[in-house]
Amino acid sequence: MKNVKIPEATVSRLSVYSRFLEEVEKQGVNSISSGEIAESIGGTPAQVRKDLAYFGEFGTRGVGYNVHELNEQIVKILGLGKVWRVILVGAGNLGSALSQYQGFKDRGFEIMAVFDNDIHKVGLKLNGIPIYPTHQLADFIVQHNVQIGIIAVPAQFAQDVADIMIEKNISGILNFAPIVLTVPEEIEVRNVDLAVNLEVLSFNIESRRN
Amino acid sequence: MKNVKIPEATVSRLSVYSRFLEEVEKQGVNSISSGEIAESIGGTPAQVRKDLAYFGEFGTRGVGYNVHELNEQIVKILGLGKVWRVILVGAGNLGSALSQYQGFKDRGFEIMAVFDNDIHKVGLKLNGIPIYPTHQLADFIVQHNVQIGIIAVPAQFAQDVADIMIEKNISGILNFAPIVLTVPEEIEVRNVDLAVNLEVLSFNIESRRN
DNA sequence: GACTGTGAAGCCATTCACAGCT
DNA sequence: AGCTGTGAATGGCTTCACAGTC
Repeated sequence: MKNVKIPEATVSRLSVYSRFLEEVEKQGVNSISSGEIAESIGGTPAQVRKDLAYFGEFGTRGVGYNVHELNEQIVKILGLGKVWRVILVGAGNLGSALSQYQGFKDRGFEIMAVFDNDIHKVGLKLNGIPIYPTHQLADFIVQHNVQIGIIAVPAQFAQDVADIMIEKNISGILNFAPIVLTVPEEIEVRNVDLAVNLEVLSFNIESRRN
Repeated sequence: MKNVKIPEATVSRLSVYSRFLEEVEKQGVNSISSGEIAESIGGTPAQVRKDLAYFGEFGTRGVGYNVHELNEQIVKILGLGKVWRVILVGAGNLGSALSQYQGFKDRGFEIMAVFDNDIHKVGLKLNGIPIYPTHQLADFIVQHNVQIGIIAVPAQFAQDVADIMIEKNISGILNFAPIVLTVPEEIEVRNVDLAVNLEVLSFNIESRRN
């Protein structure tokens, strides 16, 4: 692995490549070219090759890439060769949707517990995952050595939840609350902002009508 | 409005600025500087000014920006000064979460109907929004002049749903299915890929341990 | 003095074009 | 001949630095 900074866009695309490779592997395809990958995921062959070249030489000149081996490499690059210990805070509709999202489990993200303050939900299970009261969040993170926390609570509570995760030294946070979290540099945060996405869509549609 | 291409990152940030401005306006703040905005949303003052400068001169030198007026301008830029007619396909957990997401309604995105093939759901309401069978999707788009479609169905059905929307000339699609949709150029698409987000987080956490 | 607006510089990501391998 | 790997060129976004205005 070379020691240069990897563009974030490259990392996102690797994730897409990997999912695509798993699909074609199921279909029995053994070998694939950068052009074929590019066509399927909506990119250019040069970009596919550049993305992969950041991490090594995985292909064979004149031939292409071995589907299985390439995916294995990407999975390793993305840090997916193991189970990530994840917790989810917020058992509302969004939390419920996330808890049963097969795409997480398939890729090694195990949601171990859900936390919520609603006394009617505590003690129940959400898609087989136990729901605990939020005041047990801090202890749970420590005891189970949780690495990733997903925040799916209303905006006004999101920073409080994040603060608990920060205090207990979680490695990363996936935040669905429409708010900018204040988090120390050593903790990785990614925001999924649903409203922003619709608003960008709105802008793009409007600006089409030149 | 100047006739240069606007960076997508700028548009995303405008959406964030707008939400922030609404919040501080509620708190009775009248005037704000680029530095204050930057600090709250995690950016730099120069970037805030540059973003706004693409669209005009909204501030007063030596003073700053009027909170209310600036937000009004941003709302107009983003195309939010009206109601967008939206439909949602997929009444599972994710669809359910999206249908009750207050952030959409607050910003002028009205989900008029939900579509699903599950015969047990059809006829019911999801957070007050009626659920129709998917075979009525095409007609509904035409009759109600729907502008935006949200796809929240499993990956294997997503392209079929998109094809109906495309055929009926929808303006934009917000896609939650983890698949790259094939869509003609004139239709705006934005993808929200939950698995990709977690995988980028995974990569970033791993690459911290230099 | 404070803060905006903006050309210029710097930085980062994508695309090009071709050498190198099979 | 076909396709990868990669330095060089291009294009785009962000940061800098300062003139302009209140």
